[in-house]
Amino acid sequence: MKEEYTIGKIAKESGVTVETVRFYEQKGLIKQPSSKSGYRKYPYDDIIKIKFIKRTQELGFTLNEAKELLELRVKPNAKCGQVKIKAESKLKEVEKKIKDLNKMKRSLKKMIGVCSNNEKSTSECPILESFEKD
Amino acid sequence: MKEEYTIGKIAKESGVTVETVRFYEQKGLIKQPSSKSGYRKYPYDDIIKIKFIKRTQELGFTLNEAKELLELRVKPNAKCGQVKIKAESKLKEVEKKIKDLNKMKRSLKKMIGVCSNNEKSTSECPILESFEKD
DNA sequence: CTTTACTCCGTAGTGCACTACGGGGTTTAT
DNA sequence: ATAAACCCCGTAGTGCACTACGGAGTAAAG
Repeated sequence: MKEEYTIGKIAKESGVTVETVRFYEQKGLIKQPSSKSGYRKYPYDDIIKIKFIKRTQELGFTLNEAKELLELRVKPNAKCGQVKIKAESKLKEVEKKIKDLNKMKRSLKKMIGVCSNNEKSTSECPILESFEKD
Repeated sequence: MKEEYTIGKIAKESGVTVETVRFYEQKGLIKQPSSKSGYRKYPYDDIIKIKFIKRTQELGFTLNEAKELLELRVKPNAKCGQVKIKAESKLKEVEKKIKDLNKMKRSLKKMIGVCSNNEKSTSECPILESFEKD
């Protein structure tokens, strides 16, 4: 866990390609690192950031939303109220996703149960019930 | 809840555009409806399907994954074991997503708490802790 | 009965998030 | 010291999931 990573190292450590790192830099998701030598030098923290970005994407957030989430921690103290509002709205989104996923989970479990008894055709399997009536 | 919908009706009812419906048909997410008159006639069930697709997308699944989920219910009885395996693997994915979202939820709540006390700079807010060490 | 709205089909264009490529310079390993 | 590996930058291309457009036919409303 040293403090200087080249772009290749950071990419490898965080499980993306070099191009992806440069792409995130362009998009402002990670700030451009010092590059006195002409070569980018990344702090360890950026590995965590990139992994965080990948994770949030798997959860159905866009890159812009990932950016917003990351920005929640770097805004100056003065704007704490703003940050709180944003965090609260993201929290709501997250809670909705959890709720929906739990519904899907229940449906999948039901399907697995039905299939285990295999007394019924799978065409009666209840995946479509996941989100019904709400 | 009648049983015959034109493409315009079905689109409106399910909150997408006409083009999206045709696109889903092309991709095999909904099967092409009867169209004796030359015009597509959709059953009510397709509204549920399209809404289901939109929901799964918000949860970070692709259209192909949505398709797989939908297919879980239409495979013939004989392949029930296959369906079960697929359902179980989707269940694992869903459970992982829920776990991750719960982590993010905890982080967001922590941030909101910190901001409420506003005794600390937001730069110490713990969003990046969401997925650390695992 | 005409005008407005809807349908058909196919092709092209958009936005997002990469991914590949090419031509050059630098660093590291042998 | 020379080859392999790595970095620079910019531009172009890819795959996914739509979205727009255009021209022609059909249905519904006034």
